[in-house]
Amino acid sequence: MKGQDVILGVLLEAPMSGYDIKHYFEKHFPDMFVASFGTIYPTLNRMEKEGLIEKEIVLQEGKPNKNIYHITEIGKEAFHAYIQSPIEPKTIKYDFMMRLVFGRYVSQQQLLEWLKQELHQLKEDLVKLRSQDEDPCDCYCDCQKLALRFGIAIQQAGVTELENIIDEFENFGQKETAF
Amino acid sequence: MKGQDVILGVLLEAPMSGYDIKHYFEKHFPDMFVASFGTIYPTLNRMEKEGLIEKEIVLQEGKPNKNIYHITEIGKEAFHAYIQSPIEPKTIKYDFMMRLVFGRYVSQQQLLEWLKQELHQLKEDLVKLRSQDEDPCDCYCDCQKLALRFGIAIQQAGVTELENIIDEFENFGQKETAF
DNA sequence: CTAGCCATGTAATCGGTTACATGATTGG
DNA sequence: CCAATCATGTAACCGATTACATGGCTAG
Repeated sequence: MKGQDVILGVLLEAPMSGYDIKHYFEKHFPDMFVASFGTIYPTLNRMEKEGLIEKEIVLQEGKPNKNIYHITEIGKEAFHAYIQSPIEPKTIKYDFMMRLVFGRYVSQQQLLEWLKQELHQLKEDLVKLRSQDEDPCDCYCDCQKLALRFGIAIQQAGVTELENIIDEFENFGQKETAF
Repeated sequence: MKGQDVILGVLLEAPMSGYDIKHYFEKHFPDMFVASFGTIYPTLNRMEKEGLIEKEIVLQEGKPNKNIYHITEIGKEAFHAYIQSPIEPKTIKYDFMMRLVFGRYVSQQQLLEWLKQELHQLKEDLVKLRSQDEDPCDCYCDCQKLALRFGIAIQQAGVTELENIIDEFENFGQKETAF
């Protein structure tokens, strides 16, 4: 699964600009895929050259012009190839968890700070997912609801466990650690 | 958090070869960081040139020689710089969840297969984490136990939710989908 | 006998990030 | 007035992956 595949997937739903695509990503699958403009624009340009998508320039008043991209037949075939390919194993880079593993090299204060910081982040993400889940505007298909539900379950578990950990931390052990 | 940081972290614990490092990664933090030999060996060579680590060649009988790497003072400083830097946001690439989102473009059979496949994978990972948790051989520090506990909680939530989803899937809805 | 483990490495490539550049409009 | 939003792009770089090459030992 690379940028191209996800872009094709969202363009299959509706024609969009690079700017729109990024916001779509952030709103609909923040916990599955991340892409910056630096990825999206060059990818779109390459895809256009390869004939996977077509550009339509939309002039706007008071705003910069938009490049709205439409998926082509070739693009649909490429998406199809992706969706039929074997699922790639998930890859995670979870710095917070790594810090926990190396936690003995920092102070208890630092560790507690990290825990609270991560809890805050997880809660924030959870709120986003939940609000998305309840939003009737976006008419998600059943599958998207499934994805959302799965994501929420995982996120919720993380929040709960972190809360427990922080609780124990504040009530018990203040053992020494050193670098 | 890049390969180098994690390598330094494990070398701080014990001198190791590239081969060992990979296995250490897989055993101790499968759900936090992934690295292939193609990443590890070039990284180790670069790190040696930069003086972060030192190579000790260990001759073995009946097996190829090992390059055991030791962390240097410069390496320790580099690790320290990492551990003091702000925590990087986690990045995930979760193809399975993406497939769920695009689930409407495949058959119900395909979707169900994907769900079962992922459940199988999650369960397998969970067993690994649990066995690691119970293993008294590895004397983990409290922090590592925390990381493990956190990982297990998340993994467990995923398994439970997937089981529910599959259950509903098999008992209800067989609506039509098309590409 | 053959598959798998042990063990290391390199060259080519890829996918993505960072930092920069541009520039108008709107809201506080 | 400043920050944010809208909107696109490029050049340099980086970290990592893939595919290949080597080769002996061990267990089924």
